[in-house]
Amino acid sequence: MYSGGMAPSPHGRPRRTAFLLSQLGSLSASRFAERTRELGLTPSDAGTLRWIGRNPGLSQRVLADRLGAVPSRVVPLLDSLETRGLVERVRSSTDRRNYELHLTGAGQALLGRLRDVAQEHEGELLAPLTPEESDELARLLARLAEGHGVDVEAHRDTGR
Amino acid sequence: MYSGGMAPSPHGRPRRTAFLLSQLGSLSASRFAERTRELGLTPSDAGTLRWIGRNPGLSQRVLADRLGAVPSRVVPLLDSLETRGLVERVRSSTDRRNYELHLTGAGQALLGRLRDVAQEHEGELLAPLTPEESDELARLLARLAEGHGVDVEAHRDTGR
DNA sequence: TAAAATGATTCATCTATTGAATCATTCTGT
DNA sequence: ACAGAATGATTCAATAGATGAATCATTTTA
Repeated sequence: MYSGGMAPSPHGRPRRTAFLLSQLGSLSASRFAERTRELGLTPSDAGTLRWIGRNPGLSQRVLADRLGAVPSRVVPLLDSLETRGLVERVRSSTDRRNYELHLTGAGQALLGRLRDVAQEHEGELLAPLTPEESDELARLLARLAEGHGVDVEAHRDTGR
Repeated sequence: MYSGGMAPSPHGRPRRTAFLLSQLGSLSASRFAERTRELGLTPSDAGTLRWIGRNPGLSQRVLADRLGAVPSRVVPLLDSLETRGLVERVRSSTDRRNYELHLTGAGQALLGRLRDVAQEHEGELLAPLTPEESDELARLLARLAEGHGVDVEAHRDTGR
């Protein structure tokens, strides 16, 4: 007898949508990593640039929260970006414990290219679907994300 | 002017379906990892049990290919499973270089529980969707997987 | 003003993974 | 049949990545 779990699909075979989602998510992440590598960025670099670009002046503590990382993790991350002249750490004048993070001009330029690359990546990934199917997929995934409390804006690192 | 990449959605905002897919894939993988941990298994353990269960007698070399791992990686993996009495390595009589991998009785029993757990996981993940939406999502993801040459049967490890 | 809390940093540790080198066995070509 | 190449499994050292505890400066609380 069949014990517990979800009902199998109408065709009798158990569904493996969760597995497919993992696989495709992993595929999407690694393809994106290839793209960012061509810009000299790791996915973490890319997520960091995006967050700072969208929220100039945020602190490392807040950035760590947003990235789902531990504060000690963002230190070498920002060190690297700062060395490359993409990010600036400026001491907050109101609370000299924390930094206010900003993109340099080069950082903003690179973020622009990063956005283009992200759109290309999206196009490539969804190429097997018709535009209508892509829309439907976007809708379903958004619903899933909402249902599970996934922050759609959070560029949490998804591994490689 | 807008340079390159995919057209934004009809609503003007750029689509971020690829990101959502990464995030949800990561969510699915880590939730599944929680479930398998309750069975005392890592996701790699689980994938290994599944492969051996489906293809009894396969060699470590082939298993490594299927898992997308390097041969030296599967050695400690199998050591662990063998120590726990879930898997057996028996020397092939036709080619004494390689082992034929089999599940023990305990391994088969655990694989059964693993399948139940996977179905529960699936149900939990798709809970925010109606059955019709789940079907549609399964269809779209399968199409995507096919379009990108993702082996639907390959339990390639998707990180944590 | 003393003590607790906070942001950033350092550092030692841990885990996972990888590639090269090794060993036994089998295959290939002569 | 034999020498050498190839193959499966294993060991081991090196690498990379992330993590948590301890530290320092600064700010907040009482």
